[in-house]
Amino acid sequence: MSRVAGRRAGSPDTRSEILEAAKGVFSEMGYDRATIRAIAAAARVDPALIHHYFGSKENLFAASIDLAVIPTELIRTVFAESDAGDIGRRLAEVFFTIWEQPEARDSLLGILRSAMGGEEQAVAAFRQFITAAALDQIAPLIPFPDARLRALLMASQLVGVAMTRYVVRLEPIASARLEEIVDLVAPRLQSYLER
Amino acid sequence: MSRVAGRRAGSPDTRSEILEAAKGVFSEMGYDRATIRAIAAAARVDPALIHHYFGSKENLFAASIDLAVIPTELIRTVFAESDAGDIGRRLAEVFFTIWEQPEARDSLLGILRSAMGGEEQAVAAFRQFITAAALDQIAPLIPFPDARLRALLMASQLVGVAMTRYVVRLEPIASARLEEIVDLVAPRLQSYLER
DNA sequence: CACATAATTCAACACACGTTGAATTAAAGG
DNA sequence: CCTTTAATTCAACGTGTGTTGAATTATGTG
Repeated sequence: MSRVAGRRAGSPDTRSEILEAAKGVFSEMGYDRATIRAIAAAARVDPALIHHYFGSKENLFAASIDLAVIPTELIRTVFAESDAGDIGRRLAEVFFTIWEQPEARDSLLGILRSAMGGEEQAVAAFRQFITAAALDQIAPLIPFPDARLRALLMASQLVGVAMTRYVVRLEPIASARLEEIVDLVAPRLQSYLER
Repeated sequence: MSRVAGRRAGSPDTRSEILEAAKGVFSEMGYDRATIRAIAAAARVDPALIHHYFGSKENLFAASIDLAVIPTELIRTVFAESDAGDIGRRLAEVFFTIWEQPEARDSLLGILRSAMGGEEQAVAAFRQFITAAALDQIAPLIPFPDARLRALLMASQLVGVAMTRYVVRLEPIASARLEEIVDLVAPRLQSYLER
């Protein structure tokens, strides 16, 4: 609003700016509370332009989160270069390293927040992320008949920390140094693999 | 709707029926997606009656979740009658026992779902619950300088399991027998207290 | 039994939302 | 330089939302 109608001068990548604004707003507010109008305002663009590029709010959300599904590959390489006694630590390091990157954090926060709210795509993305990471990668390494359950409990510990640290921002866990958290969590993850 | 206007015959406790319906709908949909009209329909009542009793959606939500803040007392008694080596197990048992009770589960699900969505009261309730349980009750029992951080990581593990089991319903964790989960989680909680 | 009061529904308002189609301006292509 | 095409805004629609005030019926009280 408040800019003259018609095409803008130069060749700005407005589509990308909208996407970035969307990731920010979705991560802060979750799918339901995030409005197209708020995203448009953040991108300093008319709401109608968002529909011109993305067609619908659902589509925009899908585009905002699909970058976050990359880590599967990352996790695989991590396991390739780790010896068995070190997996708990490596896993924690990789998980939190991803979360500390601002761009990835926005996508992941958006997924977490919206999945809890019941947004279909977010639930699907969450399931897929956990399945690909925990069940496909970790469970095969666990020498117990309840391997899948153990792998999910490991994932639950990590997701739980992400919730308290990044979503609800509970102190002192929100401001703790990352290494401190990794040092404490890693042995518990590792123990799921061993006893 | 579709019932004749005016006061109903007999003396039904409609206020309570509305509250129960509200807890159900809030727990399934979260604060944002739960509409006054849906709650009214579930209670077979006109939407206006909800405002007559509760004044606003915010108030109704507050009334729907404040029953869940009782467990603080429960946790305290549990610790009183446990010896130090058993706290991890007792804690896990109490936590999941509460969650398995349908009435409590509705309130807790509503809080969890809505807190992730950013609903103020839900975030506050979540904070208060964790603070009262983890920080006030558990942290004093931990003989390490980072006691508060450790207590929150214990809570994070439990919350993480609640999310995967009750909110996202991820298999095989959603259908696992409770004892199986407790058997696996308890030792990891306990280890936060000891090493 | 009359009257106040509480419970309940009805109809409607104001608002915010996602979405749409037309109008306007700039860039691209020949 | 002229025409097509893409980018952008404007104004509006339809829908669902929380909320409100008046109307209607039963209960309770003197």
